[in-house]
Parts: sequence; structure tokens; C-alpha cells
Amino acid sequence: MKLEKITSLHGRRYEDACGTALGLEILGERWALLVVRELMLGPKRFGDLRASLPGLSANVLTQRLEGLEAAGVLGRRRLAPPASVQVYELTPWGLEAEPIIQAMGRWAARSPDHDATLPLSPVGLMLSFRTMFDPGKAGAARTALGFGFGAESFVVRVADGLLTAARAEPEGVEAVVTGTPEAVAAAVYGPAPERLEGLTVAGEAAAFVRFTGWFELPPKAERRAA
Amino acid sequence: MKLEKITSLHGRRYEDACGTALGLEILGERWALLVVRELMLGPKRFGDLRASLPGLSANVLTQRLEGLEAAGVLGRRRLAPPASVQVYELTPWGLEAEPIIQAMGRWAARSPDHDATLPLSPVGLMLSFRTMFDPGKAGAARTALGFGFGAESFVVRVADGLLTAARAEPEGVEAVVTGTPEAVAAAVYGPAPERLEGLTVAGEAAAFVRFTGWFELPPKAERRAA
DNA sequence: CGGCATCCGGGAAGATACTG
DNA sequence: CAGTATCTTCCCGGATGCCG
Repeated sequence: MKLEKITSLHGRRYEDACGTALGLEILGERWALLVVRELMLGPKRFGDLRASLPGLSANVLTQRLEGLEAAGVLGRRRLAPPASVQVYELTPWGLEAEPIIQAMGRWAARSPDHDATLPLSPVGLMLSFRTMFDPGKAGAARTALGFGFGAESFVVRVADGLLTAARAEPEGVEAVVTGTPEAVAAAVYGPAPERLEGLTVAGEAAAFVRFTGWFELPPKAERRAA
Repeated sequence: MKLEKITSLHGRRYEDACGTALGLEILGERWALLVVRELMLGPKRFGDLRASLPGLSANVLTQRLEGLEAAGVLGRRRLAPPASVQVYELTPWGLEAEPIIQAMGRWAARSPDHDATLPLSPVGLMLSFRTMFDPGKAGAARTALGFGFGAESFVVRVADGLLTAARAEPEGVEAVVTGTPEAVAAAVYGPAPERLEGLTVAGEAAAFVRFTGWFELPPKAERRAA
């Protein structure tokens, strides 16, 4: 076994008192913020994280989890028997990183290089709902919708101009939408024509169609100065 | 010479439609967001950037500037003769990255590992004012203050519960504060005792002392779950 | 001096294989 | 399934040098 450095954080520091710099030391390493994103809606297991982040290899995930745990962003917990599996979950402070993810997502959605056709994780889609929801368009409407993506399911509620999304089994919802996250994103954010392409909607399909009108992607930015 | 990939962005992509992932590809590389931060309050020259980000080497800065320019975050402009120097400035879209910097700063300020005694850049300090200003504490108070750090000077105005900070020569201000950014930060964010330590205030010193009461650092987060 | 290319050492990221 | 071990590749950081 070789001697390890005792630096609580990794070696390369910015040496800058600005909080932004410290935030970058904690969340700025590759994949770190995406790991946090995947945990934003509840605990996950090692394998769940790997599955939702294709391209992230096991050893790097191990390093990120260690670093984020050391920084106090997440913790590991063992579920009670008979499950007895280990899950990773955000600390309360880690949960508060959501505004960072939202600001980043809202800003980058305006990039000329943004490609909405790439794969999308279920949690990423749910967080995008929180980010892109437009209370002005929803008005006083209310609804509760279920979303199913393989083993993961979510309930999204809209009421009083507020949208909430949480991992939960769909009960007492107006409709349950099943399909890939990409197909749901296309229905919500795409132009109207291809709506409901590749999706199955159980229950009040009209409720989901109404729902798709309550979101708006921000306009693309120009590459040059105004 | 070896064949270069033509990927407009650097090689390692996340392949994820979520805006957060694209934002990380653009701003997630080392130093990138800090370069943007330094340009947030106006254009800077190559050397100015190096001076405000000690530890960032010239070749890496060149790479970051190239990458950020390719992404449409900043542009380079040559000032009119006789100055004839090249400066880097954010595009309108690049300017909109400030919420990311603010969210990151506000969040990381709660880290148990945050060390406020490290060096601080003038622009970092000004942005922290924007982030940490508490309208409730300022109430209906108004003021205009000048800050001088070597060659860089700024004017901060508070009125109607809003704080603005911009690079400008101090004219028509109540007081002009001169010193290091660290000393100003200690006066504004530190406990009351060491106020005005190492600072010189020209004009209405009382106006600056009042000003220091309008900010509050958020409480430290616990490292463990609640 | 400002901007950028080049070379080099160390270390992080990525892919694969392996173990309990 | 949850990681660890190993190897390769590439990025980061520092130094040097060229050119306007």
C-alpha cells in the first residue's frame, strides 16, 4: 500500500476564497454534478448510477462517490434487511445544489450547440420539468400525472402555479405516461406535430396533452455580441 | 502533425441531452468558470486574467479562451488605436452565466470546508456583493460607494433594495474604500470587531460601515443527514 | 510584454478485466 | 451486483522559446 496524501479534497486547489471556486473544487470534476443530479430525486445504488450515466466507468464513479462523501454532499446508507443493499443519498446540503443544476441547465439550453436528441435520464427529465415549467402558461390549472420508465416511476403534480416532481408509484393521477425519457421530452419540448410519438398514455390522455403546453425552452442565444 | 478531431467542443462529451451536461462540457473544465467570472464585470486582457487567477498557466488560459470562444461564451475584440490591445469579453449569452456563478457561490459558502481567508480577486468580491446582499437588511437605504484595488476600481450602488456593482471610476460616491479585496471581505463578512482593519476610507466612512451590515453569509451546513 | 506554440512530468479519466 | 486492479490515453500545469 502506498502512502496517500491527506488532503481532504483532491490535490489541485484553486486557492481562491470565492465560493464559486470551492464549489468547482467539489462539483467541478468530471461527472460529479451529474452524479448529484441523479441522486436529486432520491437515493440510488451504485449500479443504478452507472445505468443512468452511460459512459461513466466504475472506477471513476467510485472516486466521485468518495470525493462527494468526503465533501459532505452525499452519504451511503445500508437499507434494512432483507434488502441489505447499500444506497447513496444526498445530504440536506447536497440537496441544496439543485439551483446550480437548474441554472446550468437553463443557461446551456440556450447554447447553439444544444442537442435535444441525445439520450436523457429519467431524473434529468424530471428536473428539466422543474426548471422549464412556466407558471404563466399553466395558469390556475391543476393535474397529477404519473411517468413510468422501466423500473423507475415518478409523479408530477401541478397546482397553484407550482410544479413538484418526485419518485413515487402513480396513484390517484389523471394519466400515466410510459415510454422513453427522450420520447416524453420530444412531446413536451418539441414542436407540436410529433406529440405522443412512441408514448403510451393510460387514463386521461388529454391531461398529458394539456401538460405539454406548460413548458417552454428558452430561445437560442446568438454566437456573437449584440 | 497528427490528425486533429474536428469536434467543435473538446473530445470528451457526456452524450446527455440534459442542459446541465452541456453546461458542464462548456464551463466544467478546470478554470473555465473562473475565467468567465473574471470577465463578468467587463472585458479584460490576457495578462489581466492571468494576474487575477494565480495558478492558471498561460497555455491553459489560451486553451480555455479558445474553448469558450468556440462555444460562443466570449469573444475577442481589438481596442481602437492607439490602445490597439486585444481584450476578451463575454457575449450577451456569456453574461447570462452569472446565475450559475451565484448559485455555485451561495451553495459552496455553506461548505464546512469554506475558507474565507484565501486570496480573493476584486471581481470575485464584487460578485459576492451581488450574491450575498440582503435587501431586508438594507431596507430603504441608498448609497453609492467606490472601491479601489490597485488599477481596478468599482462603484457599488444600493437603492430600492437593489445592489448594482460595475467597473467605473468613483465619482459622486459617498466614500471610496481602498485596500485589498481580502480586507474588504473581512470588513463586510467578518465579525464586527476587526472592521476597517487594513482599509483606508476616504469620505463618509460611516456610509461604508452601514454598508457592511447589509450582507450575511449563509449558515454552515452539517456534514451529516438531518 | 502579450499571445501562442512546443516539450515534458504527473495525474486524472476512460476502458477492460478481475474478485468477493 | 459492487466494486477493485491495471493499463492506456489524455489533460493539467510548468518551463521555454518564438514572434509581433
